Amino acid sequence: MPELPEVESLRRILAKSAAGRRMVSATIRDGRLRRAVSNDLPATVAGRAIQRVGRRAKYLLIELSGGQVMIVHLGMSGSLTHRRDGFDPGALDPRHDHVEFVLDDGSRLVYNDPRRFGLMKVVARGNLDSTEELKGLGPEPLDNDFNPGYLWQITRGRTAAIKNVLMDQEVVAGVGNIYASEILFRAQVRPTRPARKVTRDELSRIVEHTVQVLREAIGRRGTTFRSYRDSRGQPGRFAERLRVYDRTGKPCLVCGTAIRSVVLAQRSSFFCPRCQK
DNA sequence: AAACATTCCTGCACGC
DNA sequence: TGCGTGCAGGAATGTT
Repeated sequence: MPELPEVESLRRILAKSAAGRRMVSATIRDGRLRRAVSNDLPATVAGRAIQRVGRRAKYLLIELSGGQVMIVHLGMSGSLTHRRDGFDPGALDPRHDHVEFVLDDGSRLVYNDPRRFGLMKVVARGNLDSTEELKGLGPEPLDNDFNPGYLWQITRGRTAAIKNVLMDQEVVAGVGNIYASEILFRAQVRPTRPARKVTRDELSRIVEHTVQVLREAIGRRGTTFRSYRDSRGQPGRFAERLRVYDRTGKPCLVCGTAIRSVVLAQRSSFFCPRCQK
């Protein structure tokens, strides 16, 4: 899924395969994403070189020559694939190839998004941090400023379930539904616990396992739950490492107790009633 | 056919 | 009262 590990995997692949290339042209086939893709986008990016590929939270940042940055968000179901002759789009439906960029070596960068919850826009590099999508984001979970002291301070006085707080992009940027369940299982904290009641020790474990889970997921190029594909068209291999997500009724891999599910903020959440307090 | 990986917006409740 | 914040719910949409 397009949570942080998926976007980071995409960033790493594109940093190798697309950085240094020049965009020859861009075509918008269907620009009706969460917000419509600007009709100016093709003209803005045409002729510019891809200098670097960055990431902030779940946003991919394609840095272009001329001081422009193209921001790409994959929403629920988006993918960006780098295709050359012989590329097999696999499970991707060509009907949802909405935007296409042709690079100077003849390869193509194709944005595919069946549900069209994604986002694609170009901003000046100097305005990046103050742009609408990025300005309110909390610290990166893999940076040092996401630490137990910070999380302690943030959670005091908050009555919402700890899982919802962990998924709040203003608290920490990039943890989505699947990884939140996995992190809390490893930290042995129930997703339903009011954030203010989570102890210092538990918050330390949550930070520790956030880093561990995200690192491991990045190493396996993300999780494929249904249809996610990386930029080479391959599914992510973290799915086989999931310990609670989508395992309702199945035995806990630690203690054998049946995994339970509960809906929090309209998102399905999974936990072991014995291992998680 | 009910569920769903994403974010954004609204409106209510509460506290100062 | 008025303001800010926290929180829940709903919406956007197409696929399986």
